[in-house]
Amino acid sequence: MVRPIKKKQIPNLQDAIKETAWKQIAEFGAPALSLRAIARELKITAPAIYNYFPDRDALVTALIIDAYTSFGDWQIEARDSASNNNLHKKLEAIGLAYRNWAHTYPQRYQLIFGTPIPGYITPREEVFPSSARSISALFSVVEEFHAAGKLSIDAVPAVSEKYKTHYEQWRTYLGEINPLSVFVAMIIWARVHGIVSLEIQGNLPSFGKKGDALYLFELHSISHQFIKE
Amino acid sequence: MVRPIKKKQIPNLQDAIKETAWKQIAEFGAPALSLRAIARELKITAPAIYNYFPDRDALVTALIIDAYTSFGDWQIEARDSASNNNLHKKLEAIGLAYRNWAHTYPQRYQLIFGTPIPGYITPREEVFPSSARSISALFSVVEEFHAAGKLSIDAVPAVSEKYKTHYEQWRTYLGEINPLSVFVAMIIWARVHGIVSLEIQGNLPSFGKKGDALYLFELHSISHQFIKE
DNA sequence: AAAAATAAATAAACACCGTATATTTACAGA
DNA sequence: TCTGTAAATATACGGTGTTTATTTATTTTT
Repeated sequence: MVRPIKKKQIPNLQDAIKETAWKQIAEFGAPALSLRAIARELKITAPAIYNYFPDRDALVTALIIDAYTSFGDWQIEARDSASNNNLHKKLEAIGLAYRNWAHTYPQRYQLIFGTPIPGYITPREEVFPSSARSISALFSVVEEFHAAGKLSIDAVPAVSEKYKTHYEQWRTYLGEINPLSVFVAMIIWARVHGIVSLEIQGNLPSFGKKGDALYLFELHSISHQFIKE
Repeated sequence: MVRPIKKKQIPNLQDAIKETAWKQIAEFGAPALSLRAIARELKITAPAIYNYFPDRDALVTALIIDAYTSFGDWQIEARDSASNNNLHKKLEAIGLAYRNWAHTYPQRYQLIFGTPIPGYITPREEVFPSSARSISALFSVVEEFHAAGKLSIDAVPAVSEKYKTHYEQWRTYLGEINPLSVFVAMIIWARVHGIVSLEIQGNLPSFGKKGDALYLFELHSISHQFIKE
């Protein structure tokens, strides 16, 4: 069984393809992603890419996973940079990091939460680990609030079967989480996502001096509504 | 100046093109929109479409305006179907109509709030009238609450210059609106949009028996936070 | 060292796409 | 009937993702 290891004209061509893809996405937007354009820039032929990604969608999936990983890094770093004693600070840091990441990498945000690639359908299972990791920071902080008995709500609407599947998936990646925490975390996520996605899309004008007054108002609303004290 | 009126093989070809486009969007998704496929189905040649739409983007814009109009119809009908004496019912009806419309026409929702067409950039000014009309129902009800002295919040963060432009645009289409009402309406919009967009995208599992428990919770949160009594 | 094996790149082609240009067709008004 | 013009077609160009066959290069085996 002969199996040579490596001999590439460009070392780490797989990474080079992804880097070039990101460069073009940043410059021309995600929908303009083109295998031929990537090949042109790397001075290879388009079919050569197929040695590293079975098709265009596989490349997009790899990019999405990278984007989730970058997003998760920001989230986790935000959580861990705030003092362990101050859960409110952690929650706020996570909320701000969410918006900051989106405004720093709008194309990556669109790649994850928009549907900018024609015909592409996200393979949920493949993306799930990086996706789950990215929201684990929020989940863990809410769970800490819950463990400390500081969540203000105590009733969760009856969950549907469809939801239970998601919940079980999350548990395998995020560990034990109380359904109540999940419910609260999902609401927080949805609120934060609502503003940011409207902003990124251009439907919502920047608000307030620093353009984030509405967002800060919502972060405060979240704390006030869901957390005691 | 000779200017004949009409002689088309297909009467109302312009409308037929749009109808076929919607049919294909519903079946294969918005990103799969193809002028040639539309022409094929209508048994005309692709360039014939250019007699009715200068390019593909113009067709997409027309579709988006139609989607906004349909969306606005639902919103306005929801507002007007509730008793004039009951503002809370009106607000709830608008909120439910928002989600119902999105779940009835997920492709139209994505066409408006996603970026599913490669390379397409929404011409805001052109779309604005239908867009403004679609949120006018929410704005008017919030303004009625405000006029009745029933808004719970009374401070609006200082608005940025960028926002003022939007605000002036809105005023020309929606009439006199108090900045406070605008602020509250935008928060409501963002919250509702946050959940629905995550649902439509598949990021959020259906929640509760009828799959809308989380949504109903948020509608209740909105009333509770922003409206007196 | 020569030969065999195999991975990686290329070359060429296919079926799409949006769109521009030139041409034909069909009909309204003079 | 002739003419002007709008609408449709025919054709072509450059772009796309992808498949197939072929060449190139390197590694392992003989």
